[in-house]
Amino acid sequence: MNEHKYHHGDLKNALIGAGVDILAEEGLGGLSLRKVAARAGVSHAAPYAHFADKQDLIAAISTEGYHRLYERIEALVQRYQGDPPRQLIEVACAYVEFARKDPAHFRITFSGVIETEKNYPTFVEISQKNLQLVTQVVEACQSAGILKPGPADATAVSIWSSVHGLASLLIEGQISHTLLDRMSRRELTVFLLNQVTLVELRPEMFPAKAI
Amino acid sequence: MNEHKYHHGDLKNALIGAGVDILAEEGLGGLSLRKVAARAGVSHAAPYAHFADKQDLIAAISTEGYHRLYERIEALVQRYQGDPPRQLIEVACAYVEFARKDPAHFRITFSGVIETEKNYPTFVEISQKNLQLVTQVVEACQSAGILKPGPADATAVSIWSSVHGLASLLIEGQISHTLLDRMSRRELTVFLLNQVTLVELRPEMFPAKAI
DNA sequence: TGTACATCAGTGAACGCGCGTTCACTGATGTAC
DNA sequence: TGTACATCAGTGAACGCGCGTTCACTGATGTAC
Repeated sequence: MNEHKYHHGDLKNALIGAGVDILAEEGLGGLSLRKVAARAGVSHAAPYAHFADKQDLIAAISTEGYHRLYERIEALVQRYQGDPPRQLIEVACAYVEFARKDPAHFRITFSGVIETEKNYPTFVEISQKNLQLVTQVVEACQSAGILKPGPADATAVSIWSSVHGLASLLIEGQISHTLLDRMSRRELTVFLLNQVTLVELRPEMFPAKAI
Repeated sequence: MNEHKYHHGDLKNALIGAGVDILAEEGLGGLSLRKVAARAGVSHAAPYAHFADKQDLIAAISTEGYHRLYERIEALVQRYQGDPPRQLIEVACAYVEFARKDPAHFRITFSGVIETEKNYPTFVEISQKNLQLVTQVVEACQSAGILKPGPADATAVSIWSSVHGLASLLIEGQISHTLLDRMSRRELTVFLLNQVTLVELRPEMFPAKAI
């Protein structure tokens, strides 16, 4: 509706969205401030009214990635409240699916492009919230006896590492096709968790519509 | 000795080495054909006598990364022949250490910059050799009863994912300092494996000189 | 309700830069005779 | 052993490009009176 207005109204978020789109279409290499501005329908100097520099925009895009991930994961944790193994599996699958659907966004979110020099408090905040959520699921799994007892933070990092590694190797094309032809991503994810935990498999964990 | 010769003698490998050095010092963003040529002491057009284009050089650098990793891992597998849990732990620690020592080289090796379009047979070859080695260790661990029975290829991918994920999260600065202050990288790696497997910890797995 | 003015988001020209790649060339090497 | 010549690795000038960032500006908005 406000297509041709001089003042955009919500350019900051539009720029972040444009950045996400470009990442999806062209990958990390295609992400430039000028392209982001063009896609948001704005001159190439306009972003400087909202972001200090390119790194600032990238930080916002990364933070947005973490937010999207958090929302999906949080919903699943709610949905399977009281069923810790199911929570674990669904969260892991959502993580892998997020990476698959938008590999470049996933990569930039976890690329540590951030961290260096400047502080991005909103990024740190959402990353901590994510880890807290995983830790919460891990603790529930420990109580349910499907994860070895032990410090929850280190256990959460272990589980996170395993799933993060699988997601990464999948999107980087490092998993052999002979294996991928035999097992779906969901099956691989569950297999991994089954290796890591003492999860007992139940049929409802494998919906007819495999991912 | 052949510093100022017109013909370099082994420029191809010198360029790969220069690329590795630049990655170590400046990271992925600093890697350009012109800088690589300059560091090898050669004009910026010289690389084209040895590489078709930039991507070709990057593929060679990635392949070199995989080779270095393979050499270290292979030596450890030899050294701890007959002691599968130790093999597993040392290989995992070497993997994590490789990532820590040269994060940019590790990243580019597993970044899937390759794969797209062109075929790089030597890269595929070394990556398969690596996976075979891991699979071999995994099978030994299964026979020794410290890994659940199951298809060796999927199990190898699970273990690889776990360790790869830990290495990635560590170099991207995603692991909280409160955890890192409490546990060394080796302890974290062993903790992860202990979560994933049924490894029993033995004191010699923690050398005095912690990594 | 109408006008003056401060604020600020967005414009468009301009900057300097490093990049990948090409091209005609030249210097060194090794081989045939 | 000496010379002619083909081969090929490396040179340096040149190309066009997209980039991040700056700057003086302008158009729209909202507020004070």
